[in-house]
Amino acid sequence: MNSFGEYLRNRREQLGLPLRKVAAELDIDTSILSKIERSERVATKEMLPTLAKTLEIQEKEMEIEFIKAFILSDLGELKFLKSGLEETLNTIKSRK
Amino acid sequence: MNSFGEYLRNRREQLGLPLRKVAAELDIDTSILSKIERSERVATKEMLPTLAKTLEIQEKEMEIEFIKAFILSDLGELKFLKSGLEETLNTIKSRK
DNA sequence: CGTACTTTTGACGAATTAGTCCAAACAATA
DNA sequence: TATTGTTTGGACTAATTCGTCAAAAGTACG
Repeated sequence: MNSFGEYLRNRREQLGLPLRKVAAELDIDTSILSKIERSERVATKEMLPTLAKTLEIQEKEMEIEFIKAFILSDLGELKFLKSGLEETLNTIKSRK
Repeated sequence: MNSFGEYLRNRREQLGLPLRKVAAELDIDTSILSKIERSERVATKEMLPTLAKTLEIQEKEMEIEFIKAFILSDLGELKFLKSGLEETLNTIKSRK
């Protein structure tokens, strides 16, 4: 199970960026970003645009990864998650 | 936008149950349930089985309502929520 | 090895959130 | 309107989460 933190770390290391740089862009302490990458803390959705820019990832892909991790970590053990997601999609679509 | 709290309240009133009864089943204070129904507090997923039983709703339907409310309230404003949910569904399906 | 840089750890206080308790407000009805 | 039961609000405490900071640990390289 890949976490959002691992995803961030992989990409950051691909680019050879230090935590310090990315954390500065996010305006948070280096230690917090370190913890986020190791899943000791959670990223907020407000961080996504900056993360996308800094790590040179499409905002869409970044959001998708975030959403996946968020849902699976909070709701992953529910019995009817699949149905719940399908229903949520229906709701979204029908009120576009 | 219907909240999970409204959903619970509607059903409870349909059955003519007082907060006191349902709260007792959940082993929480009446005032907390009142707040949950008015969206001042949030229900936890641990409450779902008891809520389903007490309010005589299929656990599946209860979970689905919970999931919808949870996702929409936390992630509702994201630009690519739809894609995120689709991707999450794919992930779930592919590792069944 | 020594130096400089990066990352991790943990102590600490601040802020947020959850729960208890009880009194006040509200509702229904005799 | 009195009485009884229901619901809400707010004060208070407890628990959880969040961020800062600095020291320790790890890494690379002269």
